[in-house]
Amino acid sequence: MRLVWPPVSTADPAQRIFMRLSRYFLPILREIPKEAEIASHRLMLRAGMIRQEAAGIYAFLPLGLRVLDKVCRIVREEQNRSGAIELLMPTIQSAELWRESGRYEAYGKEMLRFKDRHEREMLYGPTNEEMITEIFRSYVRSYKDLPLNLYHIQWKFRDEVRPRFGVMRGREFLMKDAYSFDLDFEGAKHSYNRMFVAYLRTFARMGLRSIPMVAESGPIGGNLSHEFIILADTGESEVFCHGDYLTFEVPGPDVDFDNAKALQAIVDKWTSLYAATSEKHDPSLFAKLGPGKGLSARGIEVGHIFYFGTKYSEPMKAIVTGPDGTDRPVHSGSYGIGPSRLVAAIIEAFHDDAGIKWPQSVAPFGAIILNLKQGGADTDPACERLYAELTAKGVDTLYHDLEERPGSKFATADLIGIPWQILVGPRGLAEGKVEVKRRADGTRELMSPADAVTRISQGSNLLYA
RNA sequence: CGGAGUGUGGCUCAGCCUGGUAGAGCACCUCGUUCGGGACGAGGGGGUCGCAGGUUCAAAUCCUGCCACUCCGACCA
Repeated sequence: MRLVWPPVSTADPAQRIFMRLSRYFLPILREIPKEAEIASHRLMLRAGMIRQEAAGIYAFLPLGLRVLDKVCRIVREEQNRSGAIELLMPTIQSAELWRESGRYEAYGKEMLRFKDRHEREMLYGPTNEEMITEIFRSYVRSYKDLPLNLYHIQWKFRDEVRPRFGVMRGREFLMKDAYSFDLDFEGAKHSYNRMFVAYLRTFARMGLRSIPMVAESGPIGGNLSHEFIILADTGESEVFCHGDYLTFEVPGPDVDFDNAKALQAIVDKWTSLYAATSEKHDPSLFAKLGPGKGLSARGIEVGHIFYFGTKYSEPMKAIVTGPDGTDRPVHSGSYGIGPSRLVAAIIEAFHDDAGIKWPQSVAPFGAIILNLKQGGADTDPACERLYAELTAKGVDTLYHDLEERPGSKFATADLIGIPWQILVGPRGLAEGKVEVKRRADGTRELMSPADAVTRISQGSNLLYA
């Protein structure tokens, strides 16, 4: 069961037809569903991205899936770049495994437990430390196979007492979880730093400014841990940090993840200033930051990294032989990012009253063509041509070809938040022009269709930055 | 898990208190007029009122039980 699909390139002619709105499945809601309290939940429902199937359990509809795929793609690329290796573990696990670590009893009612037909105790995985440790210990015996960082992107289930805020706080959620294995603390620290830097890059590529904050290690245990918080005015919790974090440079794509010293320098810099969630907040320290330097804002947790040492390797006997010939349990950490939650977090960071304003890199489509006079002798061919040319340039393009009034098309385009809108109407075409509107700032510009293609194809290719 | 609510057409809701055989707006279908910021007119389709009992001549409405969902609090990626 492959649950996350790579994004489909619309450059593939076989896919083109599905990007006409008349053949697509985009169930827009004009009225606001009453249960949705926060902006992202409201907008995801209205934009036809998700459908609630049970409390805290959602189906991703086509538009939502496209965004989720793009988020996962960035996560993957940055995990891979940092040296982590992807695999895929199952959603269902056996209780036996969890008894080994002692967490079967400890985890509580958040874990969904059930029995199969043979009365074997099973569970729907809330996380995978036990399983990855089991896999590791089955194959790895020598320090020569280290370091190792294995990750997967898989659905998890935590039976929250009170799910809310749509996919932001669902019971079923998609999670990237990585698990590192090293011979000693020094190695583990390097692995931790790899993830730390990969996370900075991952969120930055989604247009988000993330700030690492010292975190409680929580039920998973350990003593080296950071939460990655992104700032959004409508964020769930209050956070406090030094304002200079907003000016820190995010490591570029050329960062050398094998250079432990260089990585440590980056991590040191990004942990040098005050940054705390409200639980860890110390007002007296915060007050000492100096005039104008203390930043109090709203934030959303989008990632969490832990070092937990030998917490699982010891009870579960994940042992390797060191260079000196002695056996020892490996040092591990785990590193989570919630892609489904990120989709909502990105919306919290980028929206206005009219709808979503997707950052280029995760937008479900790069551009939308609005035919303001469907069936028009001049507008129809102009739209078809734009559509073909943009698609040929690799821009994911949605063609709004329904028989709707212009006002309705504008509203839909604004709602679903496609970064570039191309307005094709008789008025502009009379002068050989179309209007290009940027959703992010609302700016519009009249230009020839050829210039529009150039402008958009150049401005849309930020995914691989 | 404590507290508070809500279930009526695809969506938002009225009707329930004071029982009498189900409504509005939006959406949908047809026709016409419209057409650069969610048009207008006419006609039409669609609901065993969450489920199960009970009271009654009669239940969306009153009573009991169950289920689902939402909000506040404690808890979490």
